[in-house]
Amino acid sequence: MVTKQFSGSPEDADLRRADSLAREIFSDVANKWALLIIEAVGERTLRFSELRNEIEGISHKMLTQNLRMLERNGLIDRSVHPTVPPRVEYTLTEAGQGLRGTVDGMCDWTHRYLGDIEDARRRFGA
Amino acid sequence: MVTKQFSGSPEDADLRRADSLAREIFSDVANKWALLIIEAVGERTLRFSELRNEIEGISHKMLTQNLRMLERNGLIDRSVHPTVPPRVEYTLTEAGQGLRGTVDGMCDWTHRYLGDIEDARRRFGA
DNA sequence: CTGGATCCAGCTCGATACTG
DNA sequence: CAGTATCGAGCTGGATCCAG
Repeated sequence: MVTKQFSGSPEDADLRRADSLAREIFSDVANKWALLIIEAVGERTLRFSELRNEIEGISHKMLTQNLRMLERNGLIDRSVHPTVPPRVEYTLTEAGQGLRGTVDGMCDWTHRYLGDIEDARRRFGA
Repeated sequence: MVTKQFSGSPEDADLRRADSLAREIFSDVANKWALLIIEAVGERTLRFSELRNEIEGISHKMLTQNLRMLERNGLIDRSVHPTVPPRVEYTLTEAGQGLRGTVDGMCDWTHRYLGDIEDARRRFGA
């Protein structure tokens, strides 16, 4: 994924910076809840409570936490309607849509190899 | 990603089973170290110690733990050469190669949107 | 309705030591 | 070299309460 060796030369400084940023983003994004949120939003516009219902097993805390993280990284847009009660809607940004493509790929993969994986587990158990 | 509502009918029983298995696999695989391992192996054949060097920051424990998990799910093959000292080699299975495609996609995505993400973070900070 | 903050039980992970 | 086991500090995440 990344270059691992740098010289000490000054022109490598920004390479190192970009590299560590890439790692950081990868670590943020490569986690179950973040990916499930991306997948759940898809091309829709969803409210906080809708997301909560959509994503089985996610807690209030994990949802807000990951939404903040995704917003901070510019993967989702958050729009607040100053009504009462408040209405907050989430959509994917262009970057978010880009990631969604690969998450969809992961979901497809999961279902395509479900049988193989079941078999592998049986063999492993033995 | 998954169906969320089932009737109580018996023919839904295996749907529920497949569904919960899919979730479980997704949770196993959608984590930083597992994905970095898949990416690191690629189409090569690597030894334990090579993987350890290849993947920056992974501990001995996390590597073995994730390798076992990936082996159990049939994503990697583990071949032991009964020499002394022992030589153990890891390669991706077909299922593993399939997943690697999507992981590559994630890495590409990371680099493509690096700039956007940096900008988003600056805006978010303000 | 959304979401921030706090508490704390339980799990994660790194370090270390030990085996074949 | 590869792998297992153990221990403990520290983080995670669920529950709960409060606020706008």
